[in-house]
Amino acid sequence: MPELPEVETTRRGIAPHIEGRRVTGVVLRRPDLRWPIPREVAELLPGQVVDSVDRRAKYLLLNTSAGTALLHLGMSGMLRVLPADTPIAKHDHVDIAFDTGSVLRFTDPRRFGALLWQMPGETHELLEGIGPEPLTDDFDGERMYQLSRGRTAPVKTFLMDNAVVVGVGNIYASEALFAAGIDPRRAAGKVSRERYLRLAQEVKRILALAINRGGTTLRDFLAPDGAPGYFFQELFAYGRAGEACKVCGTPIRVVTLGQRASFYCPHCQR
DNA sequence: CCTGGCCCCTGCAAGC
DNA sequence: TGCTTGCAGGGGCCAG
Repeated sequence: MPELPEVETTRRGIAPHIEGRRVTGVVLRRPDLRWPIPREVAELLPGQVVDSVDRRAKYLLLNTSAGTALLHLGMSGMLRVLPADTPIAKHDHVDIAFDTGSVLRFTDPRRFGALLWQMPGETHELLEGIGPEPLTDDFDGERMYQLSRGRTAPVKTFLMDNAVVVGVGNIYASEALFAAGIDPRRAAGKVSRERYLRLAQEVKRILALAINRGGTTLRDFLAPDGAPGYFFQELFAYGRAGEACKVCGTPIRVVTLGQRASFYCPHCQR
């Protein structure tokens, strides 16, 4: 489900309800999601005030003085702030209750999501060594160009590599390459500096625009307030196989790259 | 080091 | 209608 814009939309949705609020209890309805849920979540989080809700890559970080809860939504995860007495539904795996009478409820049918813990001053090993945030100046086309030299993997796979830049998933990789006019199958090492400069610009523009639209709802993504993401209407490539390119009318094609469906216009992208 | 493939899991839609 | 198959927004891990 969620790429960076959807995770950021989720962050903005939950933050006003839980920042500055005290956790009164944690309910784990199963001991694991993708990984076992560390004991610190149940032992240290209750009683803490959530000082801030941050995002790093596709992780949400609930910061407290005792440590940070890391939440990842995987493919199908969803977070909502609900009244504490809201009935439990299937796949409602975790509740974090607050002194406001609300609970932050984590729902995730496929359980590719995660709930982890990071002690104060530490960086979780999964966050070590990952690339820059795409919407900061640490990410630019020059970086992509330098890292890509000699690489034979498709440029789309390269763009989705978390060591290169974080947060760009399957939808926005296709969209950014469309906007930059680059064929997703092209070897990363054979894309020019000039084209990487353009690609980085488009990544930034598209992610910012998608956040502005509340993300992309393909089937089930809803923001914590229940709103769908409206960027779906602005997709040029993703999910449009066989449909006419919105720019030139050529049918959009789909090809599998890195075990992921990749959509492109054979006329606009070279 | 880099690359491609596999796997985790459930739900849904399409095809027979 | 019901069964089977394939696919889905992520990403860690492994062998080559």
